[in-house]
Amino acid sequence: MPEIEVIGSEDRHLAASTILLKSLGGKPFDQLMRQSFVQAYPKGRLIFRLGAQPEHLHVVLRGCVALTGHGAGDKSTVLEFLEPGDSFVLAAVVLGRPYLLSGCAATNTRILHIPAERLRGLIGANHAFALGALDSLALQWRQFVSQITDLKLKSSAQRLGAYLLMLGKDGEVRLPGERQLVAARLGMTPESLSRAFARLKPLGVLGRGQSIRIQDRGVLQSFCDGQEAE
Amino acid sequence: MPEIEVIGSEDRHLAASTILLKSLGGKPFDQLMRQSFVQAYPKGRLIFRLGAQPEHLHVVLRGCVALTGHGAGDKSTVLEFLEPGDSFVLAAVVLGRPYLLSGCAATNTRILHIPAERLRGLIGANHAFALGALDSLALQWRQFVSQITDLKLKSSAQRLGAYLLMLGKDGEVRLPGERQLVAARLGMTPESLSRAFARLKPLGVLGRGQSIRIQDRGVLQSFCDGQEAE
DNA sequence: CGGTTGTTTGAGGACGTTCAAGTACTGTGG
DNA sequence: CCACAGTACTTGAACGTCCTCAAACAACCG
Repeated sequence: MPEIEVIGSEDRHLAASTILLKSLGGKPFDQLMRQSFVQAYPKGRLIFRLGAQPEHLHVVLRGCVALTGHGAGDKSTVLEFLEPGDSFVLAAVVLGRPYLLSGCAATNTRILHIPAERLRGLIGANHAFALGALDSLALQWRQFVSQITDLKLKSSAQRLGAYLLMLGKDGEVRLPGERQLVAARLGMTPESLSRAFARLKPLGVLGRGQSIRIQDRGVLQSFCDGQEAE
Repeated sequence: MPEIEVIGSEDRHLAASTILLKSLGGKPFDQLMRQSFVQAYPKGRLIFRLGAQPEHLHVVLRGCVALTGHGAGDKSTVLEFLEPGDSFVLAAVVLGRPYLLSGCAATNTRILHIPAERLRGLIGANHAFALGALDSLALQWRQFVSQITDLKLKSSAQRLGAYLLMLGKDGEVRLPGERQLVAARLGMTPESLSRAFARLKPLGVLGRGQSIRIQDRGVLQSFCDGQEAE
């Protein structure tokens, strides 16, 4: 079982800089932290399960979490990776409805757990905080919009390219998780992801494992947006 | 050009019952309505364009609007249909960022236009209203989650079935728009949609044109969730 | 009534999956 | 440090689903 840990000062700093929580002043923030706790999950461990009633809002402090959806049979997929500073299941907490997704540790992680009841109360009581929640949700909303249009309109290689461009600050990109999980995030099998990487190699997408290098963003961009240049 | 119309009492009632606006008290609501206007768009007319800065928040009063995304070349798709009572582009208005989507009248429509500036101000000033906006966005967030999992995990026929089940109160379902648009919403071509309907016919999905009848929801449900029963 | 548009049906092909095998990692215990 | 097992990733071949293209059919609107 994952152990419960104390909230370190590093944790506090990260949490305080979150889109969601930074709108909260010093005092209510401190109070909320006193009611919260940190838990570590090893890679692969389930954090919360689809269908369950939300008891906590989660904030990633370290590592990476995969939001996973389930379908027919034992099939499952990844909706999004969450990195340090991201909060999740906000929609379920706000509405007080069961999760539509599961959360799974994509790497070893430290997760901040904020009691859902407290959080709902705070949203109702603190206007600034409600606005923070609104921003946080609106940003995720837009991410999903991009993902849906990519799924419907782009080929597998184009989706991969667009995803790498989204991740990368400059030329150097780090995949958030293992390739199977990235494949699921992009709506394809690991085999197809491998072939998509192969098709992108001539366009200057190099590297192995988790770290990828994009030689020319412009070339890749035009491949993903425009016609498929051979 | 679409003509500007007065806000009738019927319009007011519908707007007041919206998830977004019902949290607004009588007085601020009246004031907001005085600053808003109604515009009619004929079928096919563009309501707002991707990339533009949001000037209004829209609420569907009559007819149906398709949120459309654009991709490589001249390709485009439908993210969601919006029916009377639905508001849209809330995320763009909240964040003050350009639209990620276009809006297109799927039928003849009447749309309420609320100035974005006013609305942003109201969200900042009125706590209850901010909560309404949060709920509205959280609901759409969950819709998108379902759509993404369906796109990644279900076959075309299963997606159609799940969509029909989502639309339908009881046995009788009305498609929100023409079949090409429904096909785009489901992430397939009109030809594939036609074939998907053909594959669902043995399962008790009957009807022509816009109105569909589902004989047995249970049968259809198990087809969409579980293994593909022939 | 003809013209336009939307829907269906058919044949062929492309993309992605599945299944299977082979290769490269990662971590563990000797 | 190396051998080894277990896992992840790649590569290949066959298959299936969905798309594309083309034509026939139906519906709508002047």
